[in-house]
Amino acid sequence: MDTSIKVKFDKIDRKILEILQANAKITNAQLSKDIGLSPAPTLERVKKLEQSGIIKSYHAKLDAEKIGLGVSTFVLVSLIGHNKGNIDAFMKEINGIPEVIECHHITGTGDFILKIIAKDITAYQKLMLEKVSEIREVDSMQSMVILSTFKDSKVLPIPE
Amino acid sequence: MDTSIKVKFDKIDRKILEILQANAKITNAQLSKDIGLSPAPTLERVKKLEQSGIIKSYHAKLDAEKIGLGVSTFVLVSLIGHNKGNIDAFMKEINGIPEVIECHHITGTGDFILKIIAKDITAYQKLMLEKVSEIREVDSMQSMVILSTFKDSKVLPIPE
DNA sequence: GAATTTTCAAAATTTTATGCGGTACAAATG
DNA sequence: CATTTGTACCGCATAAAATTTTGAAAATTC
Repeated sequence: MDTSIKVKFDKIDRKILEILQANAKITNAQLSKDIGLSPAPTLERVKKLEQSGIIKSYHAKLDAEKIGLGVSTFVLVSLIGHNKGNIDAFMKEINGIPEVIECHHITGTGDFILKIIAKDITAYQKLMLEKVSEIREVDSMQSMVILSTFKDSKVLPIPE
Repeated sequence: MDTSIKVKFDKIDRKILEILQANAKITNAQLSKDIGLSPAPTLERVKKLEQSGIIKSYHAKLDAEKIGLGVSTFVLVSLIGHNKGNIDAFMKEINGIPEVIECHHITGTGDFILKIIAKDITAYQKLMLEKVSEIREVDSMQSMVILSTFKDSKVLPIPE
């Protein structure tokens, strides 16, 4: 299974991708002006980028504070075993917890790093005690509370 | 300065936010059906959510592999000093590196955690040696390479 | 309980997306 | 070297969607 299917795209496509990453709500007319094409071929290119899977989806970014989410953390998690069964079981549990918004398998001392978001410290503690540490496969955890976020870019640096 | 400006929103607004986080490209007509209102008040609510800053922006999510970005990492960074001047200088440098897509100030042993994305290990190494570790304020760094990502949700769990 | 404000729906208008020839250019072929 | 073939583009026509307007209903306030 090749998960790194490279799809060809040129300079114009790259520009489209940069613009849509930064602002998905731009109209096709404006986008076409920005890249120097007429609307028809512009739209065609966007559709192709969507169909090829280069563009996976479109999302609204919310202000976490304003919707009452005051606590964000990274959590390093070690599992009791590293076999596939354990990892699958862990993943399944994690997928059921909406407060865990990211879960990555990583190298190094910990096995996984999670990004978690909660209302406040109380809610976070409750979540950790009652949900995360209850997962059978979890051995140890180490929390890093985010004090402030200086950069949270939704724009990936597209290589040449 | 109050960074946690709470803005009122009801159950319908919450539903709108959930839908737009998962799929920003939904038409207003479809959104209005999903939430059980007619198009006009639906659009009005969305505009209000945008103006109040609850919805900050809209972004296209790309497939990192397909655009040739094969290596993602988290990096724990310790600074040589923790005074404001140092932190500001560090932030300024970080903002100029597009491969650093996230930068958070955190509690714990490290001072900062970065999320970095690069073409491959070679490009990553070059980036770290020539850009990140060259920043004067950086003391030590610890990289955690992402082997695979199991969850990367763009939907925040909105509290009651 | 009357007045005010807010929320909503329906219809009209404006804006935007989309599909359709037709053309120019480039690479491949005879 | 001419011809073919294919691709990418443009401009226009049409369809779809967003947005505004108007006025009614519901909730809130006094």
